[in-house]
Amino acid sequence: MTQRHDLTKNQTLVLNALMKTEGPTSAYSLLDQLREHGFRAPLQVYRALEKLIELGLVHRLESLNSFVACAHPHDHKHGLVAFAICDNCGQVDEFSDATVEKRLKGWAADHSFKLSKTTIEMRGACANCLAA
Amino acid sequence: MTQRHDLTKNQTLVLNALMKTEGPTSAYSLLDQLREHGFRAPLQVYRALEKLIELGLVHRLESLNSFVACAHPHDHKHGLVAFAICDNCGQVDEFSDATVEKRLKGWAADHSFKLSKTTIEMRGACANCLAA
DNA sequence: CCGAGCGATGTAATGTTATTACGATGCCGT
DNA sequence: ACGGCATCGTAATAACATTACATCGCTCGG
Repeated sequence: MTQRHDLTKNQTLVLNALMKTEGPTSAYSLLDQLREHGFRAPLQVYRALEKLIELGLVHRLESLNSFVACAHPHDHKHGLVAFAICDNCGQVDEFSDATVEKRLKGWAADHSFKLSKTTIEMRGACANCLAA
Repeated sequence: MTQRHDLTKNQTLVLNALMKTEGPTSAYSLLDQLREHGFRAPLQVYRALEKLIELGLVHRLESLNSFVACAHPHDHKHGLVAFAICDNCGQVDEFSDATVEKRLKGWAADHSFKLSKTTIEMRGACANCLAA
């Protein structure tokens, strides 16, 4: 169960399901997995996800409409996060790049754009899949 | 009508609707706008969008599930494109950054990741909205 | 103790976005 | 004329997300 202080029962269930799956998971897939734990409606999943994302424990992959557990949940720092998503096997690689972050923040500053959230997602084929 | 050679009637209608709107537009909103021109089903819109995106005339905004006409349709070069999206007024600013592109391509090369598409979207508040 | 306030929860209904399946049409080269 | 191929039309359905409203349980001031 790996209960975490601060997290409610539903949040814990969703987070554990995400960590178990090791890959992008849709809200409805989470719902199905959690039916045996009493989940009945999409909203239960979405509410938990919302909090988890707020806490930085989960990321949303916009280009897939799905979710992954954060790979570095203990870094409170990771300002900007980028993802490399394999279209073949679904594997997701999460990483940060200070230069990219600086450039994008620079653009925002130059244009008086007040940045609230940044999404960077690369789609393609991972090394493993290319080898095969 | 601004007919473009190569484009079919439906593609032209969708592209013109997108250019007229000057802002992100959802597929279903396009469908509604085009009903008077004979559109009946979502697929007509999605099919046209698919081609237009392929041709680089339209971009999809993943974080909004919507679409915009490309700001630089004549540059055949724009390898990587980034967007700044104002959450308040919906304005979208499209730009490119060679450094960011180089860094992301570098990461991909280092990890033997074969890149097919990259999404960069910044959400926040634009200068105009901040001033008001 | 009691009740107001508040966050988390449960449930249903609905709204929005995207795809699958199948058939018909139009155009082009032989 | 005919085959091949891209486009198009239509219906149905799947997948993703939100709104609305009622309830529960806890804490804090009175």
